[in-house]
Amino acid sequence: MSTINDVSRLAGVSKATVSRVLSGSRGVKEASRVAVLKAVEELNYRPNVIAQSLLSQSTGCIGVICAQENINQTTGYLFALEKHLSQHQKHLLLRFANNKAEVMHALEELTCGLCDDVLIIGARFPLNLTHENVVLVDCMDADTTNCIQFDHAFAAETACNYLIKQGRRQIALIVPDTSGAVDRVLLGYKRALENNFLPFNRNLIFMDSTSSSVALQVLLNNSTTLNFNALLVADEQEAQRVITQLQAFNKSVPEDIMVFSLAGSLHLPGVTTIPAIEYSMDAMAARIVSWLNEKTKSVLGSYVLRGDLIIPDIRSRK
Amino acid sequence: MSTINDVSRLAGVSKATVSRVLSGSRGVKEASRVAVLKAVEELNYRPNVIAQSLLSQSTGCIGVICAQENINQTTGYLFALEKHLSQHQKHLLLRFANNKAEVMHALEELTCGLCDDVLIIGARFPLNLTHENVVLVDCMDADTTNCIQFDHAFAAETACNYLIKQGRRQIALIVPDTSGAVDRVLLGYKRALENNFLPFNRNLIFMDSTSSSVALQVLLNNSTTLNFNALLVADEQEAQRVITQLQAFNKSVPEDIMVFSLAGSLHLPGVTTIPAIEYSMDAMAARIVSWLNEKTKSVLGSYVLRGDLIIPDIRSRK
DNA sequence: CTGTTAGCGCGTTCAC
DNA sequence: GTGAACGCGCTAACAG
Repeated sequence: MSTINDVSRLAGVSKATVSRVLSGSRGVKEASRVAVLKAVEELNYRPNVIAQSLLSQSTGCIGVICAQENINQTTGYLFALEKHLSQHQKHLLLRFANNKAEVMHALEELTCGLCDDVLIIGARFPLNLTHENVVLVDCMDADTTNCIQFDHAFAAETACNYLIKQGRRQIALIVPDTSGAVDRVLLGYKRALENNFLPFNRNLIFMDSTSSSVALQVLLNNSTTLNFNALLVADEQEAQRVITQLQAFNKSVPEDIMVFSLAGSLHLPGVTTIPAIEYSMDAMAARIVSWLNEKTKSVLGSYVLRGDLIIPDIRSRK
Repeated sequence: MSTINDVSRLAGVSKATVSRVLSGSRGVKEASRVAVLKAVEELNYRPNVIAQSLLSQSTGCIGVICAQENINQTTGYLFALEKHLSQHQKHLLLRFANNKAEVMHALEELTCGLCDDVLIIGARFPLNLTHENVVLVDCMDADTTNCIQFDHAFAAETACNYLIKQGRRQIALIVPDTSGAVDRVLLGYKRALENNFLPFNRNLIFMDSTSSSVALQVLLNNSTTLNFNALLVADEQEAQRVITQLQAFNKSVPEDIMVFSLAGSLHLPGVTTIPAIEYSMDAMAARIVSWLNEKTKSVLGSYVLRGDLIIPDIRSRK
């Protein structure tokens, strides 16, 4: 790789002039400007970004630590983030981590000058870090600044309102405690019931960290008395799991029981599409990148992103 | 962030001594060694990797350009690659690209000193690049050096042998031309037929770039004369698509027609599991990273990775 | 054992 | 208009 010295030598000018031509480019005699550009072309010279980084004290690299369990959702995040980051001449440095220790380790390795900022995505464990230049996305620590959360209360309320409008008044709720948003979900759930003048039945709610299949089993065992006809679950993976379990119990979906996912639904061929709340990864990525570009990062605060109600198109089931 | 100067000042030694203590650490008086370490601790100093990179002319960053269409498969690659790269103190710089222009653009941005090497994954379009330090993984350009390919002939042959052993002697093949490996697939297909003394029926083969659903339609329309009872498709996404189409035609899978995917199968709840050839992402990633670590990269050559036959466990369908 | 010096490649003064 | 000089943070070579 040729350096600025090679170019300046070939063009017969100084390094400073070369630099001027390539950035700014004003206040340079046309003759030497042309000479520089010709030399650049000939040597296929491109400035070394590392040397530039050393000077500017910023690399344009954004670390992204994925602590997401749901690997499907991860891809959505990455796709949207990469798109927006590269549009702003930034680079995405990818890391996976499954627990706090791994997150901290990754953070250590990324914040030695390599990354300007770091995003932590989908951590379902507490990591009370005071680190600067770290943005938490869909993580447990909601009280922290610099974080983006999903509006789980709104999601649950919207979901219930939809289900109720569909004539489903007995809505079961299975949301494991690990999601870190059970209280918000329950809030939205209750709010929807209140607004529709429906009674709250404690027996329809499962928010322990016990397995969802056990919870569903309990529900099904008491199905004659409970008589539930809708089921709210945390995400699309959970949804597919319970659908399989329901069908094994001769319950048809959505006729007998309408399953609703509070975070995205699978759009794969051969997979039952269900109503769901979906979050715009694009909007989220745009928001994050605009944050990153603002210099006054101390005023980031927190941001709550609302999802959209997505209803499966009947016609698409040929 | 504190620099080496701060440490040297606080420890009362020179920068060089600080550097010696942190790397190598031999030939340093114990007293000053302790002083340096204490200062490092106090200032929470960590060497700036960018400055180190400028000197060593290597950043430890590996660019990964995903040109994969199948987004599901991409996650598998990334997961395995990140694991092996981080184990070798390397960083994964992620990029997505959908066509040659985008790949070249990403390549430009990554090879300005930022990345030591670049991986291009799953490009289904020709990109005859002579670039150094670029490794092609599952790409079209098979003749190039520095590339890893999947053994498609072996996959097809293994698939057919399995199907024949299952009593399926009329094996249809739908592999779009875009996969860039149709000739290899056909080779394996024919080889298996020959070895099992079965006739080759041209009418069962669809390798045009026309849509697979059209191809399947043709097959189904002639199903009385063709009487095929197995179907080989390119990947799991194709597989799910054709399964849906087959079921719409009242063909049951796998009873009437056994569908086989030549590249991975979905292991999602609620999704029909099918027999498939699967490639060990872990083995591939390990191979790539070991290549990257070898200094004599000029002898990389090409490598062909064989997949494993994965048969759905009957017991898993509760 | 340790401090000084040079230089990685670049951008930015500051004189000329 | 332009070139010499300095410094970004660090390490390697050379003196002492």
